[in-house]
Amino acid sequence: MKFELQDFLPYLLNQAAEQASIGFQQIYKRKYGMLRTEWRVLFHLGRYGSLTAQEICSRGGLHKTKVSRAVSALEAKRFASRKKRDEDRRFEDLSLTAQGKRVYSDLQEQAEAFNRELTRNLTETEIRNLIACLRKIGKQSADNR
Amino acid sequence: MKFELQDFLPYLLNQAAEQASIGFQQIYKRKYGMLRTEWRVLFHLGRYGSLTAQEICSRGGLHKTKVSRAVSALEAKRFASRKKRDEDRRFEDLSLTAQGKRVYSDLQEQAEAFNRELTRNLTETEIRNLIACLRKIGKQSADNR
DNA sequence: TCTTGATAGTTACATTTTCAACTAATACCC
DNA sequence: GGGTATTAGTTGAAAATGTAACTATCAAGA
Repeated sequence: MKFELQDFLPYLLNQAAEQASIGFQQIYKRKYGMLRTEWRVLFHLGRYGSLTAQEICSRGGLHKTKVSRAVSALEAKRFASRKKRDEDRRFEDLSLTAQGKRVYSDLQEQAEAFNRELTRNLTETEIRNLIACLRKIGKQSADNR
Repeated sequence: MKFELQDFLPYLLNQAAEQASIGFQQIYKRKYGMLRTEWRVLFHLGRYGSLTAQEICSRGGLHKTKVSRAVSALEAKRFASRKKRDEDRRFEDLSLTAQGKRVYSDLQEQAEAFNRELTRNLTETEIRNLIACLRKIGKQSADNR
């Protein structure tokens, strides 16, 4: 059997991810001038409440420099704030400001709508299987991020 | 139902794609010093023979500046060569050199192995469904790339 | 207490990517 | 033919990312 680029998973995944990301990027970029990493961090904070940068890194599979810069950017936009922990001043607890929460709430709705749109042509079963597969593949091998 | 980042497709796709790309990147980067876009272009040429930059753009969903630079890099490595078309000198037909073909053949085998590894935990049915879904999602809306 | 080593996060610098403007070649149409 | 619009591909500057070295804080043991 001849090798088909169209069956090569890293390629397909990349295409699909690109397509999906670009679509949603329009929304948070145009509306709030945010970058992808900023959006990701905002979503983590919106969904899970207060987190440290480190926790966002491991949960989101993001490198710490990316998170560091995203947090600074979110802080500059007054969407997030940080507070050093008293017990261990290396940690910073990050959380959304009132404004940040409003942005999260808005984007979260848009995300759901976008997600529905993206899966419009797929059946329930297909979607469940897709998600399960993506989770398996996306599991990070324990590395430094 | 509460919104779950873990069910949000752009997020999942990105995680999975990242994971898959990073893994395969090790191979072509370490062995041939190639970047992701270079590898993609090389694979298109290896798989489909002679193509113009424009064709690679539309087939691969890549921006023309990326392709332009990747082609230059592949040319510098003597993996690819170009030839302006006589009928219309705006077009350049790109193809692999003998060395480029050897590299393709090597990487293509590695890609197949990597692909198998990536789907190790998935059944045949799951894989088929996954691929079908990714293709649907990845279809580019007709834009400039 | 002092040294060594870890960990959270930042910063500087190099590499890549993106965006927009550009050249060159052709097509269209008066 | 001559002007205008398109298309293929390139280039330069700005933005984003990755890598590695850095600071600051704490832990643990001599």
